[in-house]
Amino acid sequence: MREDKTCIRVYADEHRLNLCAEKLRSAETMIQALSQVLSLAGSDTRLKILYLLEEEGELCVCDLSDVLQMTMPAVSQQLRKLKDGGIIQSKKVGQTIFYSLKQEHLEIIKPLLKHISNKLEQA
Amino acid sequence: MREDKTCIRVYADEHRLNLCAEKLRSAETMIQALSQVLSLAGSDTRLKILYLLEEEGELCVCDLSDVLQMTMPAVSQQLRKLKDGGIIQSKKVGQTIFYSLKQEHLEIIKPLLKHISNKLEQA
DNA sequence: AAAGTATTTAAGCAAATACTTAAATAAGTC
DNA sequence: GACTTATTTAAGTATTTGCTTAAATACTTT
Repeated sequence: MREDKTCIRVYADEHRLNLCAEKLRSAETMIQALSQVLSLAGSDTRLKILYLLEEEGELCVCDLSDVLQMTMPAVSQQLRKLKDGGIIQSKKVGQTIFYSLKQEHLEIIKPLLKHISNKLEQA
Repeated sequence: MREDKTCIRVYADEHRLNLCAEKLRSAETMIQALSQVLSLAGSDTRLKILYLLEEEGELCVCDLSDVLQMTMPAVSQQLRKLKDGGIIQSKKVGQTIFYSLKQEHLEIIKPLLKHISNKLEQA
């Protein structure tokens, strides 16, 4: 049961709020996992990277640095976050490292990128 | 055309990179708008709020503060961001303000919340 | 109009973020 | 083995974020 009630208004439905707290508890792990993915996609730079990877299949740090007009360390650091978050994967070929979208969170990411291309077609 | 090339490797495909830059330019506005929505959804607290609003239809600050076990100012500030971002809307009834999901970005938000409930059913 | 309730606003602060520049790895070439 | 290329790591910094507490606003009830 909930404690420390801050809501003391007359029409507060105690029972309903308890159910809400219950729902929240069981969804908490899922919500945390999802919010982590969304916060990674929720950056201008990183969403651009994901968009480009979707369009091109795979790109190296050097390519991305060039297209995004950003320094390589700046790009590399964003790629690292995306990789740590399981959203992209890397493949080393000689001294070049190619990044691509990873299956793991594609179910979330794909529709978001689809949304961009859809809007583009409409325009 | 692109300037300030940082990528000087032999196998860089100049033409392909130019096309990438072009694609990016035309998608830029869309990407910015989407990343802003995702960054709002990409917070544990705010995603919980959105989840609760989806489940319950509408809730007041007091309810949310209670369920989330957070102070009212903390909740209020997050609600403000979501409202500024066009993700939720408010309705004033007496001295109580009810928040609910707004149509504007539902196309993006709904599938994300659906993803949570889907995963819940699986478990 | 005085008191209480629901919410917001404001100011402050610790932590997180997204770059920067410089140095370190690691692989391929001469 | 020295040199270049592709990338990462590290350290520093300005900005943003998400809370805190205290005060202000707005509506209701008495």
